Amino acid sequence: MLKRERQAIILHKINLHNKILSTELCKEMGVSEDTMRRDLQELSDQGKLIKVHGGALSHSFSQVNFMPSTVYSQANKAIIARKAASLIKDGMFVLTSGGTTILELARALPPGLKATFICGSIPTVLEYMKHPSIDVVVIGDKVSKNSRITVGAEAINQIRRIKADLCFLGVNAIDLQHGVTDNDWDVVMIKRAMIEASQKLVCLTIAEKMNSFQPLHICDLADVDILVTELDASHPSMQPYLEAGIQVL
Amino acid sequence: MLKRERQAIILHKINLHNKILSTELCKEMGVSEDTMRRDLQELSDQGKLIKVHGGALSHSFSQVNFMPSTVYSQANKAIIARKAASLIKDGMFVLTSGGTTILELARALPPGLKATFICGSIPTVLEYMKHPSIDVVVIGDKVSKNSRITVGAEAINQIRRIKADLCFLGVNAIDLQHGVTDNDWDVVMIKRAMIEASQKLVCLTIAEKMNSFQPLHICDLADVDILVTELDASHPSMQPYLEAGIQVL
DNA sequence: AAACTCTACCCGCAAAATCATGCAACAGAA
DNA sequence: TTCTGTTGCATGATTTTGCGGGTAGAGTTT
Repeated sequence: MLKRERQAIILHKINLHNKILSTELCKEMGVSEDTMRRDLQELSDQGKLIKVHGGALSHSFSQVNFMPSTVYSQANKAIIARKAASLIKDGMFVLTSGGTTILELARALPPGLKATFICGSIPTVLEYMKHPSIDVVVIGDKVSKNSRITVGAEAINQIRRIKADLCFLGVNAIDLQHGVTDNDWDVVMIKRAMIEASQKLVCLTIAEKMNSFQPLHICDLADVDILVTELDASHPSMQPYLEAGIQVL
Repeated sequence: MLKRERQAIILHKINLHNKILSTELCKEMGVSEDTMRRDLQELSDQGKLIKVHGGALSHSFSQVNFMPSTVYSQANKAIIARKAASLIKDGMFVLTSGGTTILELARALPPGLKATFICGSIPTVLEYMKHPSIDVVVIGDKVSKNSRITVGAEAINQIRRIKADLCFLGVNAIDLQHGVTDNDWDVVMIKRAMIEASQKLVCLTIAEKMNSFQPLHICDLADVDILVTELDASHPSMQPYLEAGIQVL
C-alpha cells in the first residue's frame, strides 16, 4: 500500500469517526506500528489531525470550542446516516437536500461507492467532495443564507431536468395527518421539485421530529417510500407509519 | 506499444481503481520502470493524476487532503485581495473564478459592502456566505474535483445569461506573448465564458506567475482591463503590461 | 505514595525500493 | 541525412520501512 494512499485513508477515517487508534490502523493496513506512528506524525505536522498518545483525534473534535456548531443529536443522526447510506448502490443518481442529517449521510458514505450526488446545499457539497470516488453535481442559483442551500426558479428548473433514482430529504416535521411539512418557503419549493424528479423518496429524521407539523406542506405521507430514523422498525412509534405502507429502516 | 496508448491505459486504470503501482504497470505493459516513471511524471504535470512514491493516485483520492491550511504565498495573496476588493462598489454584480487568490479576496471584502457575487467555486462560495451583507449566486453543474469548481455545458449556459460589471480571475500564467493561459480544459472554458459575460476583466496573480505560460489559451492580453499583483505599478516588471494598455493596481 | 507493568514513544540504523539524471541506442519523419 | 522523440541502462541520491534498544506515560498493585 502506498504511503499517500494510507494517509488519505487515515484522514477519511478521522473525518468519519473523529478519533482513531494507531494499533487498529496498523493491523488494518498491514504495516508496522512505527510506520503508522510516522504517518500520524506527518499528518499532525501538516495540521490535518491532532496526534495523541495511542492514536489521533480529528481537528474539529478538539476545536469544538471555536466552532459552536455542535450538531444537535449527532449520535442519532450518525445512526440514521449509516442506515440511509446502505440504500445507495453503485451507479445511482441521488438527489439530496441540506441539513445536518444529510451532512452526516455525506460523511457516512462507504469509501468505495461510485454514485452521482446532486445537491444544492453548500456545506453538504463540500462534504461530498471529500469522498474519493463519487461524482458531485451542484444545483446553482442564489444562496439562501438562512438554510445555506441554493433556492429560486433557476434551481427548480435545473432539478426538473433530472430524473434521479433516490431522493434523500432531511425533514423537519412529519406526521400522519399532514405528511411532510416545513417552514421555509424557498426550501419547500426546492424539496417539492426534488421529490418530483426522483423515483423513490427517502425521508431522514430524528424520532423527536416525528408527529409534529409545520405551516408549509411538502408532500403527503403516501409519497414517502422509505422512512429512516434512529429507531428500529419494530419500535411501537413506527407502527402507524408501517401501516401507512411506508418502509421503515 | 505507443506512448499515447500507454498513457491512455494508465488514465483508464487510474479512473477505475483510484490508484496504481508503477511496478505492476511496467510488468503489465512490458516497459522499463524508467519509461513508466516518465509517463506518470508527464500525466502528473498535466494534472491528470498525482504521482507519489511507488505509483500514482487519482486526483480525487488524494484530494482527501482537504483545505490545506498552508496557502502558498498567502501574505502576497492577501495584499492582492485588498487591492482588488477596492474595485468593487455597492450594487455591482461580480463574477469570480476559484483558487486561493480569489479565496483571499472573499475574505478581504469590506463588511458593509452590498454587492452580488456569482461563482462556481465551492470553497469560495462558502467564504462569501460568511459575509453579512452580500448576495451569493452559485453556478451549478458537475463539480470538478481537480479545481473544486463547477464545470460543464450547464455551467457555461448559466454564465451566458449573466451580464456582470466585473470579472475577477485568479490566473495561473500570464505573459506578453500568449496572454492569459491555463492547463485545465474545463476551467478554461468556464473562465472564457466568464470573460464574455462581464464588462471589465480583472486578473489577479502573484508576481511569480507572471511571464510564464501554459498550453491552453484563455484570452489575449488586450482583453485584460486591470492586472493586480502584490507589486506596485511602478515596479519595473510591470512596465511592459502598462505599455500594453493594462491598468496595473 | 512507591513500585511495577505494560504499552506507546523516540532515536538511530540498515536494507530495500524507488527516484533523478545523464547518456547512448534506436526508429521514424522531414 | 539530420533531426526529433522515445526508450533502456548505469549511476548515485532519496524515500520508505521495519527493527532493536532505551525512554516516557498511564494505570495498577502494594
